[in-house]
Amino acid sequence: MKKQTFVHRNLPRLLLQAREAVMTHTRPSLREHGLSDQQWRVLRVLGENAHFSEGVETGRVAREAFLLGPSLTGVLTRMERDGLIERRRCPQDARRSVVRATHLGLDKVAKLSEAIEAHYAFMESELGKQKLAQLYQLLDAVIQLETFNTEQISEEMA
Amino acid sequence: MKKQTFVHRNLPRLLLQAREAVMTHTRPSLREHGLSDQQWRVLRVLGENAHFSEGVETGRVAREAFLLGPSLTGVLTRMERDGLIERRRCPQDARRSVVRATHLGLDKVAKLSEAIEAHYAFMESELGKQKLAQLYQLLDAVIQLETFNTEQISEEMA
DNA sequence: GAAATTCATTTAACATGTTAAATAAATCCA
DNA sequence: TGGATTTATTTAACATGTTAAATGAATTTC
Repeated sequence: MKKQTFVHRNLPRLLLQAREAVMTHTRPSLREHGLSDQQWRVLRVLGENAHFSEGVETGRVAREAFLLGPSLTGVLTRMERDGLIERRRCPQDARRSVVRATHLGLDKVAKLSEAIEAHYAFMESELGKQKLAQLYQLLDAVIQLETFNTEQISEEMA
Repeated sequence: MKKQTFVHRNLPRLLLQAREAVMTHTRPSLREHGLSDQQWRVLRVLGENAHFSEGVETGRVAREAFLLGPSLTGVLTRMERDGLIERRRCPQDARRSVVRATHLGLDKVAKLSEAIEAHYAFMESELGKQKLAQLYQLLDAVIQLETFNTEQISEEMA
């Protein structure tokens, strides 16, 4: 029986590193358009939910852009200042507020989506379509595993 | 020919999500010991390099803990305030500074390492050793791919 | 139907991320 | 040797992350 402490690879660090590596490619394009990582995430969500002509609820934006409420507040304030989005109170429920991308914002989504697509094409060609799919699958499994377990813990505490 | 825009999975977001999912498990243990994510990363690096009895150069800490210089400055200041580490100027090269974990710091490393190990064991049992190894491999591939390509770009600009 | 409760978002306080500029020490080099 | 250059870290300014508390608006409950 071999004693094997620290045979594993520090998964959180590896995930962080991988994310940074990928972003290293797309970030310059974002910056050319004057966008932070988070602003791009918000714009992308707004682009994906453009069928909500009234605007998207900020709660939904937070969830899909993977931002916490308080962070989102600041991000949206600056995006409004920069003319990327517009905010309104939700008429049906005045607690909520809804967001819409301006022409400027939607224009940036369109242009940047191309660059992002090109990057995915690059990754597919270099890494292979299967490996990329495999990676997605494994990441999903990790997320499911941990998330599911956490919910159980929450229920235990309730 | 099917038009397939956005067939991919938003890799950066997925990596971020996976990282959060994993940290959701370990974070409570860190907080019990009054540590932030970053402070734990620093302590872990100091633990791994404990053979440098003089202390570890902050440059090395930054690299291995995946922190930028300016962030590290603040983190170390607060860790020193909290009695987790000690800092000294490097005698050989007064530009550098070296860091060492205190007894308190090393104690936390030892205790938390156990919890982390247990979590890896959990992941291995749930996900399978092979899948975990496969994930490491794929993440390495992504990192290599992107990092290598970036370096080439830098060389082109030089 | 008004007080209590719940829900969505914001404010506040502090830690960290990020870029550029400043500092300060070592090295280069004429 | 001494000024120019390089290297390591810090400071500064602003954006974001994180938790708890506050605000303000629906909903529930009696």
